[in-house]
Amino acid sequence: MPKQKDRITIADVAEKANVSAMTVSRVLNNKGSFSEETRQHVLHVMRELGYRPNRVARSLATAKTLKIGVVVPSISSAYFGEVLEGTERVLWECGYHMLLCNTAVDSRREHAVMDLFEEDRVDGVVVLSSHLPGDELSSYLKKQRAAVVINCDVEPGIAGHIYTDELKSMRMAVKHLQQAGCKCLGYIGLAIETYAGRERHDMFIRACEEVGLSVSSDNIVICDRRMGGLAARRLFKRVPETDGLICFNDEIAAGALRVCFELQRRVPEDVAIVGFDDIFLAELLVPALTTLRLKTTKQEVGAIAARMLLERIEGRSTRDEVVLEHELVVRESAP
Amino acid sequence: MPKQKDRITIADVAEKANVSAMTVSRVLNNKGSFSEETRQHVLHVMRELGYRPNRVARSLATAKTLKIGVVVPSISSAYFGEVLEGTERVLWECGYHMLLCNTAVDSRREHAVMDLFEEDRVDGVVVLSSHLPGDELSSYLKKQRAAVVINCDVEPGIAGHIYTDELKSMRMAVKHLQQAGCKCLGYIGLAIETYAGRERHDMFIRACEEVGLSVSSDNIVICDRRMGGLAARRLFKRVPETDGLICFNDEIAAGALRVCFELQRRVPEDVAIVGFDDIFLAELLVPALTTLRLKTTKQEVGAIAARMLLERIEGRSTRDEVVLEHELVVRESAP
DNA sequence: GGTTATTGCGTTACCGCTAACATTTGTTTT
DNA sequence: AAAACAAATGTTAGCGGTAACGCAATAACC
Repeated sequence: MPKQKDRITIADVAEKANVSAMTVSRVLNNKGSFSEETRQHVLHVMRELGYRPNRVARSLATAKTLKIGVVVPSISSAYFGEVLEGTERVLWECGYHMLLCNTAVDSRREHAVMDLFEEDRVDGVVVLSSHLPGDELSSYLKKQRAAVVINCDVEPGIAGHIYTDELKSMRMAVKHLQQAGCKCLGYIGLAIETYAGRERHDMFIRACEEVGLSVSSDNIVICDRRMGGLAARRLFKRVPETDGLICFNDEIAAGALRVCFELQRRVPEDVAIVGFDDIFLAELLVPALTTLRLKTTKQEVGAIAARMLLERIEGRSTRDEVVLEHELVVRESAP
Repeated sequence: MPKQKDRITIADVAEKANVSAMTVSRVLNNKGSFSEETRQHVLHVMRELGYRPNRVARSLATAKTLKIGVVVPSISSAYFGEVLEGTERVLWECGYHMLLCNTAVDSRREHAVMDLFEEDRVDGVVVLSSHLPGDELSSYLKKQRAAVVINCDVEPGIAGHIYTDELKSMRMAVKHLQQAGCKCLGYIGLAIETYAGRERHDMFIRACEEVGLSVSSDNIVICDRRMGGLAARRLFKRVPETDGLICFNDEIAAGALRVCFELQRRVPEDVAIVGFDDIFLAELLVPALTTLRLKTTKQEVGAIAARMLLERIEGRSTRDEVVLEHELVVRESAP
């Protein structure tokens, strides 16, 4: 076990500068009072010795870590990746660091993460699309100084809450397909353990019923995040007359698009396809993908979450929830 | 400023259990000796009080944080996202947490991150595709207990080093296109401040020369990561006879593919296109993208980096470098 | 000119935990 | 039965900072 490189401490600086450690601390944090002369001198000695304050020690003394725990089901998803960038940027700008945990869609791991964030004494947590039931997640969040969730089920009043109005979004998609002449819709979804997973599933059914399109469980396939193509195949086999397809996200839609090409079902003539998220590649596909895009950019969603969290940490929280809206981006796959 | 929730400390547990704090610590860490009876009792009291050890304090006492700093140019890139998942998984399994910083391709920010990781006293760092010059990056890495870099320029002996043999990869791409009958190749690259950016750029020229294809700066366009389409347009305008295209990565290639569709240049008949990385969506494009894929999966690359780092932290480092190889995945865009 | 602020520092104690050593008790050795 | 040892626990002293308070020296006030 290698010994830690001998680090310069505040005491070393203090000694060399002929002042007390406290004075060095004051200069360092620009807090309290000291003469300009002392300041210059201390700063000079600090540079000379290459001093770097120890944030671990500082955290212990101040009971603040300036660290935020972030939980995400999968970093490599195009959607989460962008949201995370927004979150990280704001946290960084405000002096916070991001402790990131990927749960890999494993709720055991999500449990463990939440426990560990407690031990890490993070100043707050951001949870994206949790797979935990609302009550379990809530009991973890309660233990945190501050929390914000994006598209999660939580009890009210515990955390800042950012979520989408899935009924509204799904209505747009369904109506659009119906107006395009589709008679038989299908839905390819992800696991329904998440808020969006369940909502989109349920709202698809509801929106279809509202406009008089009959759907049964035959019209719905649930798949893993990269198995959109396979799911589409299954759906077409089961319900060959499917002429409109709504996919939980654009990755799945891309898989479906490809399968249509392979099965020689023309898009949009034979099958119209709508995705969710408008990931970067959506408009590059051929045919370009019609999709539901958040009016707020994905990066901005992450940024909003971060700002909400920081407000809560500092006790000047204003909003308790933000409802996001989708807009339909009509492209070639469902004109 | 909200006071921290009053937390149970080891002293609270000790008092209630009628033992010393040290005994609690021993049970907690399963270290040193204590009777089974004591163990049960202490564990029971811990659960009763809902005790969570304070890792900040522990880190200060042990000079180990069990945190790893990870620096990446952009989280939302399909490539980095996957690598990060692999890294995070291994770190997690070994009890480490990941402090993630997105530099957003900004080298000032990269400087700042490296400084902050020092203050955070992370146990090691992983750097992906740094934009810093080799000597600057090296001087940061020297200050760390352990470091691993993926596709970065660094002085030898400072960090574990994972990189790709870009000449070999580029030769495969160029030869493949030549054999497919291409006479005039183009290259669309990213900023050349990174190892891969520079290498792919230089090796494209070199590989073309080797096989007797003439290239000049006219055949090369540098663009931002999401501007592949625009770059392709520029290239076709400048060199209309371009019939083969190599793109720095698959996102750029997707943009080029789309532009070919819009310009009614058939792929692969008029223009053959090769990308890099084999991102998930590559095979879903129409035409499916021919691309250079690492023989090691992206997740595994991240995992290897993590393992290398942990070995170095524990002083049992075996390998100092790992050279990755690409293989050509021939699909429809360049058969 | 004496009293009260203000400025510029230093001292002390503590954040919560663990390393290292000390102590007690029981067990084995010879 | 004394010596040697191991097992189980306690004590002390930090880790590297900062909060809170204390105390001179100077400035401000009436």
